[in-house]
Amino acid sequence: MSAQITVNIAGSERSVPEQTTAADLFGDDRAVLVARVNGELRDLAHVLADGDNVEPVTAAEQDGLDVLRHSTAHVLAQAVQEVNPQAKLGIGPPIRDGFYYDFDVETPFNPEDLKALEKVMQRIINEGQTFHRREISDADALAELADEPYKCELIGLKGGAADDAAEGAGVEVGGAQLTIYDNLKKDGTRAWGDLCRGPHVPSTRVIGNAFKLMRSAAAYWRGSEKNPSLQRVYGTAWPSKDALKAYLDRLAEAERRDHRKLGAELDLFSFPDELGSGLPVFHPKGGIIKREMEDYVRRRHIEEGFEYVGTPHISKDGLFHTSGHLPYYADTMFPPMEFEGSNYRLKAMNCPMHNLIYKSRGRSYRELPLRLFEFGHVYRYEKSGVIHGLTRLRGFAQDDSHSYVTKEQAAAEIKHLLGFCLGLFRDFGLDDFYLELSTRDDSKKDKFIGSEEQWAEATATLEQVCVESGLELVPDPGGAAYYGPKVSIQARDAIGRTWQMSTIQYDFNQPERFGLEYQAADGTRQQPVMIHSAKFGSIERFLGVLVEHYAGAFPVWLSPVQVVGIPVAEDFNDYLWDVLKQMKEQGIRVELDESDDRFPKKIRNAAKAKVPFVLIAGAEDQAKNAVSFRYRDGSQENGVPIADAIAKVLAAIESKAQV
RNA sequence: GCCGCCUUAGCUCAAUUGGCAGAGCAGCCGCCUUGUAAGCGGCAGGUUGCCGGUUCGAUUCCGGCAGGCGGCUCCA
Repeated sequence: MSAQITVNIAGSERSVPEQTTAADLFGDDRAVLVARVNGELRDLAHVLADGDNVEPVTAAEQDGLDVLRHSTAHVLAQAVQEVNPQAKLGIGPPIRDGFYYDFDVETPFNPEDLKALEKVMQRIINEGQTFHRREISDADALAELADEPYKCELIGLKGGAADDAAEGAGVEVGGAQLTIYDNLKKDGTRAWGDLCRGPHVPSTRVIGNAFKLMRSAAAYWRGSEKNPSLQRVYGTAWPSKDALKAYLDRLAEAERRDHRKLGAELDLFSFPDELGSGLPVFHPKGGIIKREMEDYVRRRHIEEGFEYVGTPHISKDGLFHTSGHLPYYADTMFPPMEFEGSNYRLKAMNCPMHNLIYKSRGRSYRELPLRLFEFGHVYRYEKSGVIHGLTRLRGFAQDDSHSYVTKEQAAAEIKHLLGFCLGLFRDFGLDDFYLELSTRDDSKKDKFIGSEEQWAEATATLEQVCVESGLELVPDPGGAAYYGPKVSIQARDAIGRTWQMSTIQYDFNQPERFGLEYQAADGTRQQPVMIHSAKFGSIERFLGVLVEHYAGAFPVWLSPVQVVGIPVAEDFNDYLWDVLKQMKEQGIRVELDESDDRFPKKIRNAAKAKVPFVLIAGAEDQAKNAVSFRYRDGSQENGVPIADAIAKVLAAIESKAQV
């Protein structure tokens, strides 16, 4: 008697009784967490309608994984309120690799609290509580959630504003219809509930034991420092215990590569307290890497038509008023030093000074593109909490260039710069990129200077070049500098993390503010456009990225020590030194381990220092006028004739090879 | 800048309820040493980040500052 409806299941039509739910179709497969009905994610309990297109969704795809993590966040919130009924709920969305949930609690969570909460969560999960969707009117929701001030605030914002409210707020209050998800125990009683758009997994049981609370930290409510600070608990959840373990292993690998740790172990650089936060010193070994990078990058710039210039570290502040930086970036410049009736500022950017070089005499169209380049040391007053190793400093060197071009030349110059940057990264062993195009935010016009037309033209020029590059392009609305749009190159490292490297910016503002001009072929005076570009962004930062990318085991050309000689016994010191001396004469960086340590200890020391070539000599080698190599992976190459050994090392340096 | 946690020898870490601060590695000295990640012995190393408070007594408890870590906000 029951009427039938037709639904389309994962591409094939099927007739099913009315009131059939997605769970009826897929419920037997426990891997199915939710359903996608006509393109929208729905609970498995969702009742299907005639003509619906239904697909099963598992944690194998991102949508399913997000739902799993979102549901785990709910279990966390339930556990928190079970332990502390006074805790007020913020939001709890899935994020990359996990989830978080924000709480307003009297006392912040400590690591023991997290352990205890994990236990409560595991109990809830093992109980197999089920998630039930309940539609509710705004008024009823406000009454039911009277004790949850943050949820009430979200209800007030529901609709278009909610997504702007905070990352993830849309997860709580999505569309027009509010819903509450109740967690029901086996006996049908309500254990807990939360305002939530859903969908959720059918039962807490599917979370299993593949979750972990990672850390707690403060976060501003709705992402604004004007709002109260909530306590955020970060967690992670995966489809299986093995996947969780793989994730934790990845984190451990990232920690192992941490440039701050390796920088100290390999004696590359340090951050002396006496200097102040965010101000590094490079030790001799780090200095070698830094200089190799600089030498190479300087040479490449010159080959690409740039001219190397030099400018001072401080200037009277009028310059930065002319450039427009001071009104916009005074907060991130160090305070002025007053003397001789002027205020001097440490420079936070090099472009104004390059503009002065441009202006130092009349310029002809024949000189354009005019490309000025330097390693410009800039100082920025970064807030104390954001300083981070070599990646966020208060003083650093930019490999900064400014190309002065005619408007017509702009596109070609940007293309030239983009190709140049990508080539440089490849030379340093990074070859996986995408682009990000940062544009003006039209709703915040006071953050930007220049006319609509200028912005439109600049943005179109950049975008055209990006698209032509064929690289993946990610939009970043509102991310532009005040003076113009920019494209940045993001590089993926050896373990898949991305780092922002180069920026290329189209600037029509500063030429105007500085009154830059050139004389055109027809005798008229015209205004050039300037293209800012930093290839590595900052030398220090790029060095930090390389340390992590290579886990401290640099390619030979960048290695501080390229060959370390280890004699099998003291008697072979002279023989080995004779070989090393020949290498040294060819510019190879060599060391001889003449210490009193025994042979195996010397091997160990060289391995810990991650030296690419360990050169060994004993009686067998000497008898054959040869040497032996030991590589970083422990492999060996014995009895190599001396001339071959030298050629081998030279070839590895020349080809920028990793060994 | 905001929130939380942390700071003991050059490094990694100990120190029972507040009662004389200890180990490994590194360093220095000596002995030993012919084949691929730690040979043996000895010596030295500290105003427990800094300043103040409580106490008979503070590495330990409290406050301030500095630096670090994790987030938030920010990132020309």
